[in-house]
Amino acid sequence: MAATIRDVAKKSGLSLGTVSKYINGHPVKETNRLLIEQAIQELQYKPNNIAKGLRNSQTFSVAVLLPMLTSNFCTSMISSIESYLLPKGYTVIVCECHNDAAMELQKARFLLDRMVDGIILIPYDSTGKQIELIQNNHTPLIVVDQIIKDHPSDTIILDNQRASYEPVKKLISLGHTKIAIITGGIDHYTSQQRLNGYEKALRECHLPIYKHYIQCGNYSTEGGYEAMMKLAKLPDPPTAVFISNYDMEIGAYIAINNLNLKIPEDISLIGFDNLPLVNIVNPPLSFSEQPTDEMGLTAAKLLYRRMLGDQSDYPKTLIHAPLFHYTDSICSPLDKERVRL
Amino acid sequence: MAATIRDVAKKSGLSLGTVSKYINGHPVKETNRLLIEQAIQELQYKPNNIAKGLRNSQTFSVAVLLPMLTSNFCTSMISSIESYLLPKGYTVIVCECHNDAAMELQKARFLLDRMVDGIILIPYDSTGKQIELIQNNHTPLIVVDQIIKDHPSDTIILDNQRASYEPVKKLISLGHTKIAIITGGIDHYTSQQRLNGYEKALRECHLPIYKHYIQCGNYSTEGGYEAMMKLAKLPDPPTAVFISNYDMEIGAYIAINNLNLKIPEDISLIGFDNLPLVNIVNPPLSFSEQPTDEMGLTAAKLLYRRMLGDQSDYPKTLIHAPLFHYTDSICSPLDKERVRL
DNA sequence: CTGAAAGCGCTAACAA
DNA sequence: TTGTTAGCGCTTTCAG
Repeated sequence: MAATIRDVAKKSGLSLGTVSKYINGHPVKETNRLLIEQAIQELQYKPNNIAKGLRNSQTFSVAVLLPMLTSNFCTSMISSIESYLLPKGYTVIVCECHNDAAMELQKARFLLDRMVDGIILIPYDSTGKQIELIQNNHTPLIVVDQIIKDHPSDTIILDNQRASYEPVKKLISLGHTKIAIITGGIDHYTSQQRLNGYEKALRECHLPIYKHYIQCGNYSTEGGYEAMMKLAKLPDPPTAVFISNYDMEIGAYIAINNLNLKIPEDISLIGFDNLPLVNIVNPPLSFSEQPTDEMGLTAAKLLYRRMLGDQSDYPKTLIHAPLFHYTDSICSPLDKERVRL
Repeated sequence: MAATIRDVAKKSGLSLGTVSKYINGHPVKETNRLLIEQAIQELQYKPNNIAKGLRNSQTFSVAVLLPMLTSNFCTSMISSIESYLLPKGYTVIVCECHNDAAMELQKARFLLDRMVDGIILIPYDSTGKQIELIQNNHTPLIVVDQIIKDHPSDTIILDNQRASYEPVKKLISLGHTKIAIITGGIDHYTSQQRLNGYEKALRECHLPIYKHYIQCGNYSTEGGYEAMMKLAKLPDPPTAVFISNYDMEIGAYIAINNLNLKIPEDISLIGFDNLPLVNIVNPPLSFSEQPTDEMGLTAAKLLYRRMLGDQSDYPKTLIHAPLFHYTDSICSPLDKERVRL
């Protein structure tokens, strides 16, 4: 079938070893180099990765272990990792744990048995059992999206706190005092951080933090809808809302429409992530942007370095800055009074 | 490091070959079986897939080659394929061609060089070059979502024509005569089929087919928004619209809201796919449902059979039936007149 | 710089 | 049934 290194050796009149050396970048006499290159050309020789892997115990594959493929963050992550690593000869395996800690651990084990060369983990379980398992196996690991307590590792995250702190500050600077937040699950790392940023901003400005202005939308569209409904029906509804992810933002937007509220006159809105909805609606929505592609790329690059054996600065934590886009979806709450007069 | 089959042989006092046979399901004397099982247990032996692969030239990996990870159809596909194939020991590789035919071909070549055991293809290029390449290499292949002309292969598709035909019939039966459709790209297989179904339904009922009632939204949220805007601003706007995918449906829904039109009084709406939006809005939206999970599972099962060497009924085409959900997002156009009187 | 040879972990053909 | 042995395609000593 396919030509082997042996065929190349035969055709070029050299030995197996010499050809192998050439292929692996070791110096070879100029004339021989040409001979080998010609043979490879003629035979259409392609090195067999399986055999190579058996010798070097590597598989030229990396895995992305993640909670759910339905999340935009996860797919965007995979996409940039694949773009970077495939040209380097790596295959990207996707492994979904379906928001189940036991399955996450089991799949981590599976991947280690399959001897993947590296793992990029978007953790579900925050106790860090998966991390221990992988680290005990000495497989290069990059953790993305969360910091897992007591489990140091190379980590890529967003500055989640700033991602909400800045927008809330912005709302306050416009004169808002009744600012609500729609958060993800209370036990979720990013959700917590984004809530922290919200509270920090209010506290800094000596504004009270009201329980009823903090609604959990579980990072889902349905949850965002329900949360917005509750906020709007409060006796003293907020004049501005920050929403901690895109899915909830869609839900909240639909809720606002159904209630016939106007953005920004009735309610100022700042959401999360730069996805289709925010730009097509009128007015376009303000949002904090998580540079997911860049984060994926950073993760892939760091993993690549680790797989090559470069352990410098381990464990390294890279914190990406959010970007902010402010549009006519926010305005001073006074505007409304003016309109009414 | 990890125990090898050799260690198991030593520990159980048997030969390499015997242990190998046991592992591969060949008969072994009962007492020896116990010996081997115990040794495996004690040594925590796990077969090395790389070595196995080198012998059998297989990699225990399958690839999903697809246009874009941002499509819900694609991720849902991957998800069900992974669920079925991972427990069987296969790893699922994802490979994105970014809507680029040349890249699709190049990545197909990469996957073949990496000797994946099978490929599930959601085609981008409809000329079928990728298919030829893969078939010439004798790698098991399942094509999903499209039928590529002159390139017979195992194929899993939705009955796309029926997915639009039935809803349009339904609208006609309610009394609508001004029915529009928002389609994907004109050269796209599923888009074309769904358009066919629309036209067939109208034709059967002797209703005219108007060019201006057929708007292309390119399967994107933005496109759906624009298309709906155009339809609404027509001198004689449609009383009902069928939308051929979910992303465009979100866009169209936002457009309808921005125009202050009411569903279903001003416009009856039937969309596509069972995703969050359709159920949270008020009224919930009617839609054709593509059973993506089931299609993914069917694809994975068929691929598995092919990889095991079962070639029965090749090439097999499996056509999945759409499901229909009708809600209060549609009503008779007469209702509107009544309201106005 | 080159060639010969050993061996990565496993399977399969063959002989016993 | 079981054990022996020859490789799958490649890398890497080690002599030359």
